[in-house]
Amino acid sequence: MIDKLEMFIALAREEHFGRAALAQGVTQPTLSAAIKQLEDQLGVMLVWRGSRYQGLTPEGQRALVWARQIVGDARTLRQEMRVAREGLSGDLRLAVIPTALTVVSEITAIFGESHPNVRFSVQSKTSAEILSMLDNLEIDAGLTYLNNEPLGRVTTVPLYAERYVLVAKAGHPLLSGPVKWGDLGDVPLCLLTPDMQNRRIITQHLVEAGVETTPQVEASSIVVLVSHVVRSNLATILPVRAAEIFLKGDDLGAVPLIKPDASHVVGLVAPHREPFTPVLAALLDRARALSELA
Amino acid sequence: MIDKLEMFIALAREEHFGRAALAQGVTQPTLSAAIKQLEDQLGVMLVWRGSRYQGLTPEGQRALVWARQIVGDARTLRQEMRVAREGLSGDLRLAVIPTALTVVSEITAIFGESHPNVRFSVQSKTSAEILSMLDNLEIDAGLTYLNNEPLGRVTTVPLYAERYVLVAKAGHPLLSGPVKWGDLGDVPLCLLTPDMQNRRIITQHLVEAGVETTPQVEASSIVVLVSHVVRSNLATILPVRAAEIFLKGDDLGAVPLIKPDASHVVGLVAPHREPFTPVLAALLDRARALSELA
DNA sequence: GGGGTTTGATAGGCGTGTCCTATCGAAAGC
DNA sequence: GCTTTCGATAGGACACGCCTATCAAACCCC
Repeated sequence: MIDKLEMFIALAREEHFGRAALAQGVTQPTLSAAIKQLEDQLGVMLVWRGSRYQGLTPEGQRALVWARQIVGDARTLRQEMRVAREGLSGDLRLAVIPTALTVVSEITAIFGESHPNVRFSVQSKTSAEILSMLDNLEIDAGLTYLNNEPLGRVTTVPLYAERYVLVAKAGHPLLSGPVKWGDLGDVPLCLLTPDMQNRRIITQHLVEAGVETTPQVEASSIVVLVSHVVRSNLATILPVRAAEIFLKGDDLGAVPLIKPDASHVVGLVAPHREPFTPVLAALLDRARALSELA
Repeated sequence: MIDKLEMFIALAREEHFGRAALAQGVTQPTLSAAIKQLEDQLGVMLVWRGSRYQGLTPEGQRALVWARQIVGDARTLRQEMRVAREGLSGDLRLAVIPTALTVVSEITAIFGESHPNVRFSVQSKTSAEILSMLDNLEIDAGLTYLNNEPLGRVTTVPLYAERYVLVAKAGHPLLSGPVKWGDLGDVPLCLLTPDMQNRRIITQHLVEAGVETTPQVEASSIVVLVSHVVRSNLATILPVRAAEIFLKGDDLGAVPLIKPDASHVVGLVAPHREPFTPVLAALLDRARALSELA
C-alpha cells in the first residue's frame, strides 16, 4: 500500500508514467499496475485516463494530500528508528535560495558541533521549487523567504532579515556613500532571473522608487553576478550576507541601499509533521539558537 | 507495511499475540511473523521478547505513535475516497460518558438532518476509556469532559457546562429548595463508580464542602442510579441534562446543588488529524452549531 | 496524410512474500 | 509434577509484485 502511494506521488510529480516509474526504480508496467490497483482498492479513479497522462481527478488530488502525509510519516518512522539504532546520522537534504547560500555554512557548522555524523546535501533552488520539493518529500528542509509569498503548511524558523547593498567595482562613482533605490535609473545592472524571489523583491523596490531597470545580464547564480561586476562595468544588488564573502579583496566595493531600508525575513522551512523527526528537531533547535530574530 | 503496523497496534492494545491476531483476523503465527518482519525492516526491537508478551521497548513505544498516525491516515484516506464515491455515509462510532448519553440524541438529530445516510454506533464508556479508544482508532469521536483531566492530542468542541441537581423521590425533605453540597453529610446516596470522572468530580465537591460520604450503591449506569432513587430512599446527584429525562412524571424531584454552583464543560473530542475526514468535519461542524458555549 | 515516435495498457512467466496448519519449547498455574 | 498457556518455528499452498515483450492509440513532422 505504501509503495503504491509512493508511486502515486511520483506520478503526480513527474506527470508521466515512464518517468515516474524510472524515479521509483520500477518499470512502467509495474507503475501502471500499481496505480490501477490503488484505484481499485480506493474505489475511485485517481488519474484521468487517455493515451497520455492528463492530470489527476479531483479525488486524485485529494488522495495525493493523504498519500504525501502517509508516505512522509512512514519515512519519518523509519528514519527515527534508524536514529534510535545508530544515533543522529544520515543525510539532511536542504534546498536554499541563491542569496542565502552563504548562510548554510553557519548552520552546518553549529549543527556539526553537536551531531558530527549527519551529512548535508545542499542545492540551490528558487523559493517556489523549495516549497514544491518539501511537498514532494524531495528535501528535508529549505532556506527561503518567510513572509513575502505564501508558504503553505510548514514550520518556519526565522533566521535573519535581508538588507541590501549595491555592489560595484572599486572606484565606481556610486560607492562613495549610501545609495537610494531611486538613484539606480541609469545604472547598468546584472540581477538574478525573475523566477527568483530575490529578483522580484528587488524589482518591486525599484518600481516603488519610480525606476524601471532592464538588467544587462540575468543569471540564476550570484557567482555569475559577481563575476560580471568584477570583469565588466555592471553593478549588482545583493543582500549583505550574500555579498560579504566577495568583498574580502580590494577590487569590489559595496554601499547600503536606502530609502527604503528594505528588509525581508529569511529562515528555515520544514514540513509540518507532528511529532518532529529527531534530526529535524535538532536542526530547528540549532537554527533557533542561531537566529538573530525573536 | 500498513498491515504490519495495524498488527503492531493491535498487539500493543491487546498485549497478547493470540488475541491481537484474532482481532486482526489472522492466525497467531502470521502476527508473530509480521511483528518480527517489522522489527527487521526498522532495524530495532519493538517488543520485549520472552515466552510471554512483556510490553513494548522504548523504540516500540515511539514507533507506536507513528504507527497510529500512519494507520489512522490510511483509514481516513480510504474513508474519504468512499465518501467521494457514494457521498457521506457509513458508520460513525461514538463513545460517551454516562452522564452525557442524553445529549447524543441532540447530536444525531441535527446531524441526521443534513446527512441521513450516516449511521451512528454509541457506547457508554469512562472518560479514560474514551481517550484510549480514540488513540487506538476504535472510535471516531467521543463525548466527555474537556477541562478537568488531561486529554492528549485531540480536537475538542465544547458543547455545554454540566450543572448538578440532587434527585430524590417526590416528597423527600431536601427537595423544598436548593441544597448546599455541604448539607449532604447524612443523606444516603447512590453514585457512579469511581472509575467515572463524574463520580470523581462529585467526590471532589463533597470533600471540598467538608463532607465525606460513602454511597450506599455504586453503579456505572445512571439508569441504575435512578432506579434506586425510585425504588428506595436513596438520593443521587446528576447533571441537569442527564436528570431531565427521568423527571417527566411526578414520582421524582430535583433541586439545584449550590455552594458552589459547580460547572464542568462537556464536549466532543476527536483525533487531531490534518486535514479532517469529511464525516468528522461535518460532525464537528454540526456540534459547533449546537454548542451553548463560545 | 503516412511513417516514425511516444505513451500507456496488456499478456505471460518467474520469484518472493504471505498466510495457513501443525508442532514444538518454555514458562506459568494448580 | 502435570496441565495449560503462550509464542516461535517449519513446511507447503497460494497470491502478489515485478519483469520482459508486445500492442494500440495518439502525436509529430515532413
